[in-house]
Amino acid sequence: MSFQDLSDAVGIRKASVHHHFATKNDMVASLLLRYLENFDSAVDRVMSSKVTGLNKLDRYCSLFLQTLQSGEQDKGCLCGMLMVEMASLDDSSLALVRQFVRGNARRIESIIQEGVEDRSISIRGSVSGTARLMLAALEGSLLVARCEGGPKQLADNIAQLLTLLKR
Amino acid sequence: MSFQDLSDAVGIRKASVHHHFATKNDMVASLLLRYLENFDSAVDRVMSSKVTGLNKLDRYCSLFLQTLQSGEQDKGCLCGMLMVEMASLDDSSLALVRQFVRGNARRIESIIQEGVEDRSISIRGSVSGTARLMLAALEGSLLVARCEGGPKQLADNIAQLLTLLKR
DNA sequence: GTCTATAGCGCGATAGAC
DNA sequence: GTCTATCGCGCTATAGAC
Repeated sequence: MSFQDLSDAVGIRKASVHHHFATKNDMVASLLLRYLENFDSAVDRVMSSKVTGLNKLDRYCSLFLQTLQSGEQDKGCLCGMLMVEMASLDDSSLALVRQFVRGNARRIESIIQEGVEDRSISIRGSVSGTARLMLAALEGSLLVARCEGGPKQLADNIAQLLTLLKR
Repeated sequence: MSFQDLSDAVGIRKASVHHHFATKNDMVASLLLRYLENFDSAVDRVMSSKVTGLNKLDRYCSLFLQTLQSGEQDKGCLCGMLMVEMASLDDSSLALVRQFVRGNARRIESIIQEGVEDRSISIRGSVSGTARLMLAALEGSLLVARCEGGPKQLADNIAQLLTLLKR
């Protein structure tokens, strides 16, 4: 994503984009902030639904599937993509990516905990370890599916992942 | 990775690099080819060891841990990194990345199958589905660990992953 | 096989008019 | 807030001498 890309997308000149985002990092950080807000509120909706923990986890996973299926071409998780370019990321953007990781790990943890309590989920090992693995598996599955297998592959991976946690 | 980077690394001028790799894609494809060869022979060594399937799987996972720990700074899986930049990859490089995915999925499948037969591994769902999830989880764990948690986090994720498959 | 030199491009960023 | 114009940089790639 370059200033030119955004310029083309919104129909104003490249230099005009700098009025809204002074530097590239401002642009990336703003994009990240919006991404995190949107994702967080989607997770909020999942977590406030009145279903079992396992079903919530399923819905949470579907957010990743929706990401891949939305837009005209294969879209990835913004944070997953930026993790690769970590070395060339500014501190503020890096902090937001880390916030995504920590925040989602914690929220998956809550969902799993719920599932353990309502007996829809049974885990091996710790709740937090399972949650962190879950997040990594989702990010990895999205990454791999984008280059081999597509949405169907991602859906299969999610189903397999949930199978491992089903009571 | 640019021609300049390689130039600096090997101590010849940037233009001279073009004598060895005519285009950028040649360079990336050659790098990929060598990476695949090295990784494949490392996997060969794992698969020919005389241990249980679960232990082989553990050793296979350690290859990813070694990747992260080798070199002076956090190194990722070359294929995992390139998956993000898929859109700007040439056909020949893309084919190699896909080959990595398919090949490793198949080899993990063999290991798991062995583990099922020697009763060191117990799976839920299909062997191939479990294998593909495993690969994605490893790629994702490496990706996430590089930006949050480091080698320890990756080791934890691997341990958790193996716990799910232990008999 | 390595070198100097340079072409050509896209990028991030700035200046200044409107 | 958008525009034109331009700077400076790093990149891929090529030409041609040694």
